[in-house]
Amino acid sequence: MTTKKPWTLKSIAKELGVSNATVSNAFNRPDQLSEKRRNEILASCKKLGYSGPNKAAQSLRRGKSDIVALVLPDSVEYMVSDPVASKFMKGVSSILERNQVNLLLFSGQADNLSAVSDFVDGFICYGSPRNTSLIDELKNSPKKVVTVDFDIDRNASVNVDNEQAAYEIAKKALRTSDDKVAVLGLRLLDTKLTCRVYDTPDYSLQCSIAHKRLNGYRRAIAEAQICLPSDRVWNIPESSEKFANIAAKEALQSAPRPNVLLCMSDLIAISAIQEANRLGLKVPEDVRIVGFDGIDEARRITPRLTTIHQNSEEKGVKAAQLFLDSAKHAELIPYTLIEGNSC
Amino acid sequence: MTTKKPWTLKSIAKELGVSNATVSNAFNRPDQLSEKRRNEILASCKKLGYSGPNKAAQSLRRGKSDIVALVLPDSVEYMVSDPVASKFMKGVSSILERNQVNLLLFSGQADNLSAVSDFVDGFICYGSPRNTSLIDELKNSPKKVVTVDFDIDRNASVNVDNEQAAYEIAKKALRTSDDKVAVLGLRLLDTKLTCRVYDTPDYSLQCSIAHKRLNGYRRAIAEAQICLPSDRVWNIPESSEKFANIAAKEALQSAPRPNVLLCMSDLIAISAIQEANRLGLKVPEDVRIVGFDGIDEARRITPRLTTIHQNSEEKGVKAAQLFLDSAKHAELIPYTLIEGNSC
DNA sequence: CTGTTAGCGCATTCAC
DNA sequence: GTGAATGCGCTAACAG
Repeated sequence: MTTKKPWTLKSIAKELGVSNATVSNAFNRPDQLSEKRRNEILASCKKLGYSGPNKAAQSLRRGKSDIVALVLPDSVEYMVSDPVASKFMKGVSSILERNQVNLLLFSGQADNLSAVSDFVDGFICYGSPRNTSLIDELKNSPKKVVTVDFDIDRNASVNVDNEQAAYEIAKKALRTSDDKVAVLGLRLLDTKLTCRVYDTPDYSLQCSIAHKRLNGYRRAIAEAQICLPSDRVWNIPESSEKFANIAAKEALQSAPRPNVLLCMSDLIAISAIQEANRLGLKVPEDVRIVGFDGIDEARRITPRLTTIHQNSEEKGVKAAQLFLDSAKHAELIPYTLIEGNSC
Repeated sequence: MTTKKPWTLKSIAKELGVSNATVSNAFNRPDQLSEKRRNEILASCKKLGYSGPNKAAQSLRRGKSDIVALVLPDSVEYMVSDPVASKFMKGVSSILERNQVNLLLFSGQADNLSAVSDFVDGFICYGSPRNTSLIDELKNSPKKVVTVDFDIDRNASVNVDNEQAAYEIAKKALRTSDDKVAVLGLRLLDTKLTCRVYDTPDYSLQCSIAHKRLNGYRRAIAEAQICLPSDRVWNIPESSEKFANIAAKEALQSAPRPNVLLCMSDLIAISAIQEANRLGLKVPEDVRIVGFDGIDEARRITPRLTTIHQNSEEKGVKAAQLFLDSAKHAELIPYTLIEGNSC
């Protein structure tokens, strides 16, 4: 093997004794030269180990990189192991890969988009980023933007009707006006703590999906003529056993003990079921528990979880399609009520 | 809002009435100008909406982008929802994010690396990519490369002793020489089919982790003076319920019925437990089942799975550190035997 | 501290 | 088909 400093368009053109414009055309514009000539050049390049024009330079010149940034609501570290976000990424990447577009994961906690914005063709933003100043950057970005689970003026978006879905699952869980209800909420407050929400208003999150779900629950609860005291709503900072266990235990040990637990994620609901078992409570006899999301594990657990399947993968597919189509409209994705036997 | 065509270093310098070198220095080399001057310039830039030098141009010039490509063994679509790969990505991204380095996901099925290689500072390659020609590209790449779960000459790598781990878990599962063993293997063959392996040699995969695990199983089986007939090893093409159910059912319905199932992933083992239950078999009384990987769900299921925890997150952390340190050596990560009650 | 210059590797235009 | 020229936006080196 010879030690080769990488070929450039110019150096390879000289080596082949042709114009650099011709090499460029051979790779980029087949119609600008004869089939035969093109194949000769391409073959020679391959033989010499020149794999085509430098993509970074190409992107600088053309203003297009075939890379899209997926802006996650939280750190990549956290999001990548969240089953719901994973399904979303699965959907996104299935479409992108098919179109030879690459995916860059970007943290919603980053200071600003500038670290990557010059490298990518645009952004798919999955949920409102924790660092809200990113939202303004997205609003002002000259690049393509698709938002998911929230909206930015005049941009393409994909949403699910969280309020209505929450209403339906709550409706399913509630039976009589004697039911004692507790809500295990996900990210109702902007804190890393597991705690009760009370009436704490958190205006910055008012339109978050968590609050939409809470509104849905409240509507069903009101219709059932049940009262939801303000000390019966918990905030869980992230969808994981660790935090959910604490809230579930607190809720199940409070008096009067709730017999209905409305959980804002399946992972929370699964933790709650386990906590109930540890406390000697039977699900659904002693306490009915419903989830939200419809992750795979919800089908595998005993009892099977009653939940809302929100089809995250389809959301990802749609978001990627809107992106590639440079669409500007909003899409609504349907959800499904999954009847398990946890309620 | 005024419609602004994006500022460039040059245009902003002219606007501010200073040299473009000064603007560049203000952003990149604080020592080249007074604190005061620097702050003035930075403030003016911010006010005018110039967020700093274009990163794409910067990277072209400097040959550094602060982006690293994570080359996955299979399609991004598949890998992103695999719990083991997810943990690995979690580890990688935790380190990268801390160092302001961004992560690009790249498919092991892609034709070549050239779509991204000019954009990134190097590659972390998680497992041997399905398209093996990528391995040659990695070998010849002038960029940094860290491999995980396999090796490339003279490059940094992170590995787990799969053979020994498999030996230990098998040892745990086997009791007497009367035990009837079956192996539910993951990707022992290069096919998309669930089928028995028999003696089919697949030389290209001979050194894959699946075969290392199989060797470990075999060693324990031999030591226990048990025979493993060639029709008792199954190939499962990917770690999912869908394929695992088929193999588990086939294995559990074969005669003589196995009373020990050695599964090469936890997802396979979990599927096997469920299949056993469906067939009216008790775990571990009628059939002992062990997994591999140590995913979270393995702790949540009933019975708790006995498995090898291979600490994928730590693998990711190490891989990212080796990458950032431009290391050239190989690391071995320890594993842990998790005692559940499925065996 | 400033201004200038020469590339980084390429695509595009234009005359030939 | 060619070759030269221009610029994408920036950095680094150097003289002032």
